[in-house]
Amino acid sequence: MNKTKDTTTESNILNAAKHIFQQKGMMGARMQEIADKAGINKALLHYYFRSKQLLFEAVFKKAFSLLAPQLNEVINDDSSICEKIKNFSHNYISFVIKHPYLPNFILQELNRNPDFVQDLIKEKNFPNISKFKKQVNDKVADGTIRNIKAEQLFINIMALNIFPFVGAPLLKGFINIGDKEYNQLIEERKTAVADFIINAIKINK
Amino acid sequence: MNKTKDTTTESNILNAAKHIFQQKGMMGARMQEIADKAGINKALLHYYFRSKQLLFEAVFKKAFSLLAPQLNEVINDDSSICEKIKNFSHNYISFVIKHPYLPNFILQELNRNPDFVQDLIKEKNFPNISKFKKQVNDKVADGTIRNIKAEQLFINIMALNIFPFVGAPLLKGFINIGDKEYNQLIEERKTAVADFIINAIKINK
DNA sequence: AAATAGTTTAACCAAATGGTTAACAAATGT
DNA sequence: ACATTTGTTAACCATTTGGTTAAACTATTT
Repeated sequence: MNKTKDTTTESNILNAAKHIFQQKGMMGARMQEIADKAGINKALLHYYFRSKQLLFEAVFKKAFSLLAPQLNEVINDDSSICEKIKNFSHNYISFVIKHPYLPNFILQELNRNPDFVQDLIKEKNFPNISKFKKQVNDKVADGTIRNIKAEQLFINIMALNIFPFVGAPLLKGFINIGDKEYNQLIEERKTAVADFIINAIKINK
Repeated sequence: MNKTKDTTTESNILNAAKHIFQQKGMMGARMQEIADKAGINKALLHYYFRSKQLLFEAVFKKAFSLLAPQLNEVINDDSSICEKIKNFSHNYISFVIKHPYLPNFILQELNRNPDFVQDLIKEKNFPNISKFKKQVNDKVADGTIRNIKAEQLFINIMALNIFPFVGAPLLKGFINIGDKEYNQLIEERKTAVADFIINAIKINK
């Protein structure tokens, strides 16, 4: 169990950069601020990662690679659709509670530069939903679940799991509650989301 | 029918600024670029709106005021919960198809500066969900709909309607489709979202 | 037509920013 | 011990950026 937390300069930089980039985005981040947070000279950033762009890409890909395999794993195992929905929702929400900036960071930067998705697709472990799609189509055909396009169901699953994090400030305002109460709502969603989805697709016998 | 499209300098600036800010965010936007897009000198931006911050706030509040009343209206009218969900989903998705950058812009900037929500709440027409909340609680109590917290249902409605826009680049990658097919999916969601939600909450008789 | 107020511009400025250089220190190999 | 590579820093540089100024141009008023 290697818990040495990596105190090398390079991982110091990556950690500092992760914080700053996730909080302020690529455009809002300042190299000096990252250097300060890492406790090093600004020139050293360029020594390890030639440019801001390259440092950003390193941070972004690392962040993305934390989320993507998780989705891939659940969506491509051999369990039933209901199990997949339950597992994914629980795992994902638990994970993102510990990394609350992650979804917003990724969505923001992909919106800023949508072409970057093409790069990501090439990486191994990029999620592929074809198995899930077939599974849904089969279950719709044999009448186990309601008639729904696999793509729409997939979008719904992602929306219900991810949006509460990226929309947090807005939702807190609308619902008129503070951080503590909102976190409680999120906690409940670990199971509530799957229940909601399953109710939506299952056929009433 | 006043369709004069407002060709005053001030609204020229606001329009140009809207495009640039929505595409690049507050930090990514450059005053020079906004001036160029508006076809004027950069100094004129400061003549009309003292600073970048103030210009940004003007754009942001205008953008927000396009979305908020819409939500408020539907959520606070006298129709049934199902009607509200149908109306809101259809109206919202139709509207955002015409302004696809809007949701991402607002979410991104609220995440960058969450305290700004407090400002927005003070504005009149800021959405208030208390009526919706009572309505849901009543229907749960009398057994018309499944047991669900009004807040969770509200989050789900928002998530299913908004996320497909802010998550578009990512979802296109996951589903592995192009813009055209994705827009088709969004189009279907004008009705599919409400169906999904209603199935999720209605009791099977 | 002269004065006044409002609008627009070119030129400028100070600060911030990403990036570079050259010197210095610490490890590493021989 | 010495040389060479690797890691680190202070000082510097060119460019960009938000913002200012003073002059010019254009209504509007008197």
